[in-house]
Amino acid sequence: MDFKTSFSGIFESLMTREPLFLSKEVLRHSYTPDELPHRHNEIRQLAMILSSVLRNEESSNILIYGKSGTGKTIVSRFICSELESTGQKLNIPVKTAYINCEITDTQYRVLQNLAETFGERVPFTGWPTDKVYRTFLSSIDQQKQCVVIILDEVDRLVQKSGDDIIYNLTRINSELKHARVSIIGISNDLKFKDYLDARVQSSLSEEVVVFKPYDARQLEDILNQRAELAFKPGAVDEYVIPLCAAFAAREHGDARKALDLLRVSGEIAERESATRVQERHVRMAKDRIEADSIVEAVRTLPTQSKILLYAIILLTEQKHRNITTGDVYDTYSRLCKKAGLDILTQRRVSDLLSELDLLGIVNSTVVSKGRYGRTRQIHLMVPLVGIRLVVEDDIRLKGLSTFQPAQRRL
DNA sequence: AATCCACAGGAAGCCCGGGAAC
DNA sequence: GTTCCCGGGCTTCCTGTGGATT
Repeated sequence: MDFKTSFSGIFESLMTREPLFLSKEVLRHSYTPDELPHRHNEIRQLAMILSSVLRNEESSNILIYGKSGTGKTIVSRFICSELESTGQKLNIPVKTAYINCEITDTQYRVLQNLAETFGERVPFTGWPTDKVYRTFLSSIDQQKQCVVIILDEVDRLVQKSGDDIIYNLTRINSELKHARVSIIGISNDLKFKDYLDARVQSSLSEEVVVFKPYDARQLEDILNQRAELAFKPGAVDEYVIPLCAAFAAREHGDARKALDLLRVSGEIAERESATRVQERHVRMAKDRIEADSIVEAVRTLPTQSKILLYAIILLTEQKHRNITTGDVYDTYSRLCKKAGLDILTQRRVSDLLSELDLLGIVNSTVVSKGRYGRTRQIHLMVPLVGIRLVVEDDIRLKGLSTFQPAQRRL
């Protein structure tokens, strides 16, 4: 067979290849389906609490608990948009503001964000916090209206900036003449309440709604519902969805993971020009999602953390067992010198190490070696070779690949 | 039992860039 | 321009500690 016959019409074959997807959008996190399976009770519960808003009464503040991917965000947004539209019909102005506290994680920025949602212009820094608060307050108080504020991942906010902001927001009603404010706090952390001041605790959690993780069967229902819209009929093998559901159920019933898994499986199958999505595609997808998230986490690390990680990689390559903070700091400082970068203090490096730990890139446990002190033992938790390349790819670290760490101190 | 290592990790405060107001 | 505020990265200084060694 010559070249021409084997490749002629290659584009035609690619173009005529049947796509498996009808709409990939349906499988994304941002997509809100018309129907939220297995969350009817929670929706009813929230609706009951918030319905007082439509009777022009003050509504209780709500605290929502549940692990990631249990539908907290999607349900709250759904219920709020329902509330807004019903309010419109009844001629009762209802406004909702959604804030993701993982991104907006200081008191100033929460207030700034809120003020902007209500059409005020507030610089992202510069004003005294009090002024931003006043701006927001007068902005919503211009007319009689109900304002529902969703604070998603509120535990992050409290962890980082304390509970002042929540305290202020829960008390805001006493300063308002016309408008009313209710707060919905969403938290992944079940112990979150313990970090709050007692007064804040009681006012924020007047009502508590708990979202239980989905089990494998429920995840299957969710996936089936979406797959029907996302894929062509018959494009998905019988066992694909149960397998995605099973994998995700193992990770505390995370529906987002399940959807990702299904979407990536489909993408892999499509790229392979397979006629249907099969079980093996799911397994490949699982591996790929895991690998991608690690690479992404490492790639977006700040330079100092990359050098630090590089030090750990080098020490691991030299098969040092029981790498300690001291070893890492030693190698790290010499790497910095070679790369011409500032050397941070050990205290700071210790914090960066904790961050790497939090990201799951390394695992560190504090051990006591008796007379020889207390330190962390650090293990790399990611595949050495692949990650080394990702770190070396950082332009500022070029030229460090020939670096030899010192022999182990005794 | 006392000592003491090698850090962990909290607290406070510095410095910087970004921005507003005067 | 000066003076104020905010947030984030960082340093300085500090107290705390599990257990092998003395």
